[in-house]
Amino acid sequence: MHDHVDTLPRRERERMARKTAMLEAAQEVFAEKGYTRATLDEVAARAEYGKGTLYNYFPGGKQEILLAIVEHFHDELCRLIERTFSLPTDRSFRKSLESFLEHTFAFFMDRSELFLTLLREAHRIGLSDDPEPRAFFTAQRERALNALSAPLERAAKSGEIRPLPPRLVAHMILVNLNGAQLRACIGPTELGADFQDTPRGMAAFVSGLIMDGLQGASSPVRTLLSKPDRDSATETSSLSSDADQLSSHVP
Amino acid sequence: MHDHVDTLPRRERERMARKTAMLEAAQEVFAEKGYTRATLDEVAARAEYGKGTLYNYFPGGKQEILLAIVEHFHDELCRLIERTFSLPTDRSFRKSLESFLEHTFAFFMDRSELFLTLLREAHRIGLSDDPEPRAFFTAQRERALNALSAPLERAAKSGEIRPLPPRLVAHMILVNLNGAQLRACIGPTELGADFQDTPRGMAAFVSGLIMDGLQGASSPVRTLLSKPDRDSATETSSLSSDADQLSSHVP
DNA sequence: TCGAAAGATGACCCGCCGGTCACTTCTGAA
DNA sequence: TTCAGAAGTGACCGGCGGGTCATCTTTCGA
Repeated sequence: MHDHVDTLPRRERERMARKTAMLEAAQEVFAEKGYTRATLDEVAARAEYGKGTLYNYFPGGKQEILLAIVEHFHDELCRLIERTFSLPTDRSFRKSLESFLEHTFAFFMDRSELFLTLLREAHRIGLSDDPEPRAFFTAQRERALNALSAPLERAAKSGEIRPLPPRLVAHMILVNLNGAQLRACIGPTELGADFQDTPRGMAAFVSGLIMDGLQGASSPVRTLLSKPDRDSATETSSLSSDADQLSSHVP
Repeated sequence: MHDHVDTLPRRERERMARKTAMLEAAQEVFAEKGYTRATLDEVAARAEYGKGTLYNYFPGGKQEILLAIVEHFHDELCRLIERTFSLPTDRSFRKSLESFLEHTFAFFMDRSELFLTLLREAHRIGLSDDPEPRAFFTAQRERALNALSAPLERAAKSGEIRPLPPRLVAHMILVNLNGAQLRACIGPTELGADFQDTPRGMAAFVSGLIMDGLQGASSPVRTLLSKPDRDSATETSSLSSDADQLSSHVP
């Protein structure tokens, strides 16, 4: 699915580059206008191509463009999961989870407009009757679910968490993640300054909730900015290198 | 907002009855076709009125009809919250929560098609730029949030749960609720027979997750169908009386 | 009995944008 | 230099369903 680019017949490479440019343009427009209100004319204009040209690259039209972006986002999500959890397994599951949440928050938050658009469309299309695009969304969800299930099973086996159905738990974790992101995007109005408007704070809160629940027998509420936490800090810098993921491979 | 019907000038009563009939027709059509694919012609036909007549009762057109349905659903949700949590407070918060989840699951599950439609539109409109309908959705969320916050604060005060920001916690609870419902509507394919396809099982799982987290220090995984649980059973029958809420007041 | 207001109706209008395709321009191998 | 086919283009089309309104019907008080 994501062959790394170099060492391809030049024609192909240029083709990829153009697709990438179009996708970036589309991301911008979708982020600004949302999916339905974004017009292909504007996407084409922003990418500096004619509308017709889009159809050379995305015969499926507007929807195919959307799906390509969605797939790309899930690529990132899966990479994030794998990187965070597959590292030297000496780190506790709890720590890994918190680190994962933090990076994911950070990643999505500075693309929050696009995130909201994709979330909208994930519901619109992912729950529609049209079987093909719906299947696509299901498959993407599936990927993320699988990626998360693996470390969950390991953690269950090692006794770090209770032995619950891993895919189900994975689903609930993603749900909590989305819920918190959503809240960060639209919620802040309601409630004064809550501590979790920083990725760090959010990750602490959500991972605490997921691991300990409301009753929270084991660990006390984590005071924000407890020890600088070398572990997660290292992690941050090593991951944040691939900021502009879409174009990163185009010199 | 919801004056109880009787004792109104007859004209008004008839007007209400017609509105109700139209809303019921709309619910059916929306559930079958989804919002966008449902046409006002069909709604009108099903309600046995002409399309123009709809506009006498809902000048805001299609969207106003949708919003009315959404408001109605939130009425139900809030009633459910209040009933479940405001009862003799001797019941533990945990028990109340579980009972609430169970009833809510049951309520939404046998309207699952409509539920999915509303969820879709809640995202489409609730996250759109159009300020008015968006504000409406926010206000509805707000109502539910407030209703849930009250018992949360009480529980925190009594030490049953950790003292976390109640509105934030309320938000996360609703998110978990929705996530589980969503899973029940679309998820069952992925995973064989999971225990939580019954409201009881779902409620047990989700409330366990919310209260104890993954680590689950205090209470063990609840085995399904542990003691018949007179408490929650009673609750069920007392609540399930108002099944067809929309038309219940029309003789 | 009558007529004015309230209620009901459905044919018609209309704006919009995704998708098409006939045509032009570009590229590079022979 | 030539030319075949790849790439690019944007004017135009189509259809769809939400919303309107001129007209008809019903209701009801006087």
